[in-house]
Amino acid sequence: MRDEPDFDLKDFLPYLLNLAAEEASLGFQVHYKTRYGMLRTEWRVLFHLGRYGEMTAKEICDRAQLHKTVVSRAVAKLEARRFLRRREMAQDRRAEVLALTDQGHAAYAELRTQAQAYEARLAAPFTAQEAAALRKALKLLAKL
Amino acid sequence: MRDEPDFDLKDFLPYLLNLAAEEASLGFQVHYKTRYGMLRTEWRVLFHLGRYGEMTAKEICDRAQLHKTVVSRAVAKLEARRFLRRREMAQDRRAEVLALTDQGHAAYAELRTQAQAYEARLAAPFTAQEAAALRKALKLLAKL
DNA sequence: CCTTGTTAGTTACATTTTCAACTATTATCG
DNA sequence: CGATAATAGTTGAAAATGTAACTAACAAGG
Repeated sequence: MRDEPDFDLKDFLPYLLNLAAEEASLGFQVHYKTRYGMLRTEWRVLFHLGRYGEMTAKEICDRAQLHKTVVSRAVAKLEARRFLRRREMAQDRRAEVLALTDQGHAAYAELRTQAQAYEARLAAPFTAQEAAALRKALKLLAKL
Repeated sequence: MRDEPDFDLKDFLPYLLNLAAEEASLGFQVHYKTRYGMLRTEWRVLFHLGRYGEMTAKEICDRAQLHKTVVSRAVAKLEARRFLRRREMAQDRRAEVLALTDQGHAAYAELRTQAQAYEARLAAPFTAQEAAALRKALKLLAKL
């Protein structure tokens, strides 16, 4: 049985995307993990609240493409570490508005700064046009 | 405390890469998961052996950027399903050469065909130049 | 109102992944 | 040679993730 030669794993997009994503995640992980003991899902929640302001867990789920159980646990952990507070909504007592505490804002500010620096490092090998094209392609693939 | 406005999560490369990678993985997962009950790590091992021929677990670790425990478990599962055989190396009795069985080759051939079809679907929205640029950028980011 | 259906969020359980420790074998160097 | 280090691979426990079932509150139609 002869295997077709014209298929290289190294050009297979899902594979390449995974490798690139893992490598990129790893480099940034250092900051939120070693400094704050956070998980990827936790900083995503933190970033959403820090960048886009108060919102409910449901809104985070929709915007961040995270499952509600993930968000539920991330919120619980961030709350335990005093990075956010919950406020019950008067109109709908099922939902809670989540808001960063001062400590949460401080952590966000620090991580955002490092994120920007890391982003710059990642984008350094590309021209502005190349980086823009890359982001556009990734957004398309991510169905954003 | 005013948050800097010039940072958008939606343009942060690690975030975009993760979303795109998850989306791309999900679409292909259907094939190896529903048809063969495989995990992502298992088809990676299968693909490496199918595409590049016999090799040891160590070589797969290095080439596929997978941890040895992951490979060890994937190999055990693929062996249990008769997709591969182990052969002890005479020169070094610690290592084992892994080779696909006929069944393994058949599974590889089918999955490879579907991978090619899926790849074509993913690349469809791009011109040949765009797709090439994307792959090149991803390889750079993945440090390949 | 009151049954039925939907939604926000949590909890429990199974599956995966990760990390550290372990065995067996080979390599190195005094 | 013989002790020590390094390497291939496995195993067990802990952490994380995904799936499904659950609670509590709201919505809507009879």
